[in-house]
Amino acid sequence: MPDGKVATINDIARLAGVSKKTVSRIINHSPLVRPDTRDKVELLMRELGYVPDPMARGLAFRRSFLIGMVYDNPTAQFIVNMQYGALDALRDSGFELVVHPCDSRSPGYIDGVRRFVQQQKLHGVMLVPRVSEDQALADMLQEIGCRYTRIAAVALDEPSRMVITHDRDGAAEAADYLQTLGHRDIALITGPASYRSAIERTGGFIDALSRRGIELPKARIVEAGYTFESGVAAAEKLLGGKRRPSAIFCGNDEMAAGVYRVALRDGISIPRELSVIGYDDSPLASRLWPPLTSVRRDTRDTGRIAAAMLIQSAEGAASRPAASVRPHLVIRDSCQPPAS
Amino acid sequence: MPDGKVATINDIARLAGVSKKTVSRIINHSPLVRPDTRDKVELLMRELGYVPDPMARGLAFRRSFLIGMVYDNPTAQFIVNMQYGALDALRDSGFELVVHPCDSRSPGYIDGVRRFVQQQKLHGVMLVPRVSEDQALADMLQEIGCRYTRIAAVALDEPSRMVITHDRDGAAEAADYLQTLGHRDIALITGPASYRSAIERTGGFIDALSRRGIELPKARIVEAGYTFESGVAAAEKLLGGKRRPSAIFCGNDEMAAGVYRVALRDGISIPRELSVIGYDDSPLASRLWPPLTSVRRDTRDTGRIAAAMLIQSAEGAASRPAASVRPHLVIRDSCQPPAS
DNA sequence: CTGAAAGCGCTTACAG
DNA sequence: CTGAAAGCGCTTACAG
Repeated sequence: MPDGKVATINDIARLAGVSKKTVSRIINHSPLVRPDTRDKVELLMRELGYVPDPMARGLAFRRSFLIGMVYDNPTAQFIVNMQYGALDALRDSGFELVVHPCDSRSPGYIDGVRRFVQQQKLHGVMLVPRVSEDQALADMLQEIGCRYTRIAAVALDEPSRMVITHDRDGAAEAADYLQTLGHRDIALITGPASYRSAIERTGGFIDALSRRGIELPKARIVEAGYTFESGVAAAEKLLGGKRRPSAIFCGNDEMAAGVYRVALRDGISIPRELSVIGYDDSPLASRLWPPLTSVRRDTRDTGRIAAAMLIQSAEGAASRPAASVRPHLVIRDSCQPPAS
Repeated sequence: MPDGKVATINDIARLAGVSKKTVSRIINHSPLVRPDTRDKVELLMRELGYVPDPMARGLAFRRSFLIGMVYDNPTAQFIVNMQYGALDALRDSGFELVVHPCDSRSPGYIDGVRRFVQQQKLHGVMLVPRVSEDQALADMLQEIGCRYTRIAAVALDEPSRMVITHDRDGAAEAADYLQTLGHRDIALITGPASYRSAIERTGGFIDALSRRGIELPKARIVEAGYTFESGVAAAEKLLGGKRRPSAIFCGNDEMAAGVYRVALRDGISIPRELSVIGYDDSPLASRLWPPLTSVRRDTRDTGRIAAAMLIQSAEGAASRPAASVRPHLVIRDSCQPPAS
């Protein structure tokens, strides 16, 4: 284009000698265009560096080219990885990622998401734990006709909308590993029972131990808040008694760091006197000493899949099966067989 | 509005008995509206829950209501805090935040940002360290007429575009503190000299010590990469010799965690035998044991200011002085007077 | 397979 | 202080 001006659909149509409707068909990948017409126009678009204006398209479509990511308050690393993953899927798609953190305990938060979605006419939203677990949120989105994907430990919705992280399996792998090492007196620090991830990790861990003949007594299970501080408090409870467990599985790495803190302070050697496993495989896991064995979840991949589902053509999307991301145990140096 | 339909400017104009141009003037806060007309229309807008369509406005304005955040690869917590801050400023403004991580070492990254800005017709972009330090990026934005703000340790651009974090002062405060505690043999682990923040922190630390009569020998200064691993390597160099420094100041917390790792492994007690200070006051600082004394920077506030500058009315904006965010030392338990 | 007309919901430029 | 006309850059609905 001459001077700083950027090409529009009218320029392309005029220079190609076709109507703008034909150019529009090509932009939207309509099959109703003769191949040679398509080639001619596409060549011209490349030459002029033409890219359709998302606002003009959005206005006509009554829907923007924005994907929203809605989340409450997971760890920073989790959010960032999820964002990277979503951006992996959106790259060169013409879609952009708009972030929307919120406080799911505040009463007006669902209305806040509704305004966000409606005012921006979002193309779709990714629901990240734990807002992904809120059925009222999903119902609202359904009601206003906004497409969404939910990332959660189990299927909470139609398969085509789910990315399932199978936390149960990750926790079970941790249980199997501890049992294999020979641990029998094992403890568990769980996340809040209001989190589905906590329920699944807890259930998966307990069931897997049970399958291997180990029953976890109630006293060996402490509910905490997924935070470092709550991990410290839980560890004090578990390690303060006269008979200490030989291993602790924590619902996330933050709480495992709390266990480390107490162990270090009280002179309990990890892993010699106490084995510890976390969940998330966050950067923290390798900053701790000894490096923490932890269940890794591929958050970036999870985000990529959730975003990709949103921008895929709608055809057959409704019947698509749920997507899955599998956790797996990353073994480092925080576990060993119990002292005999 | 009847059924699910949402009100438009035409509905408001018709129901208020004015032209849509008058409604438009009210939306855009034009003073050229009679107060009673304004009141009448604004009441109606509230009643109908009318919000102007950002895509329609954007199309007419030839500029979207999106603010871009461009960053390379700082820590997750830094990115997330910056995002929270930006969203603080954008809340209820009608603007949304679009994130754009990139790799400043890849050759095409400036073109990538250009496409991002031009295709979305961004209203403005926030440049976060270290891409904020790249003059070629800023030049490109200037050339295409995109407004931007740069967050950096020192003024790199016109004041109206700068949020200055004064890293020099934060490092100086760390130096003063160590000197006051009585340390004389002090070491420094710096970030990469290609980062302005590293240069400023290093310079600020050295100069402040010098002002207090302590000269840092070359051997006590080790350049590292702002990463945990590089911090480990630097600490090994500094702590491996036969005369150890009594205190180490690290250019960020990640590297300080590396020092902790080496100290723990080699049986060097912090703070009894070695005092350590970090920079960032990240969550890691309080996860470490003993809790790390660190220079705090209010990243959320920084992000808030940088975003606010972008959406402020353009009037007088060009002559606005640079914004400043001040670091300060947060004292925890990782320092004490040197063993005599 | 292709196109002319109307419209998406706003603003600009002009007139009064 | 207010408004009618034209336009931003696309798509939809209809016609052929």
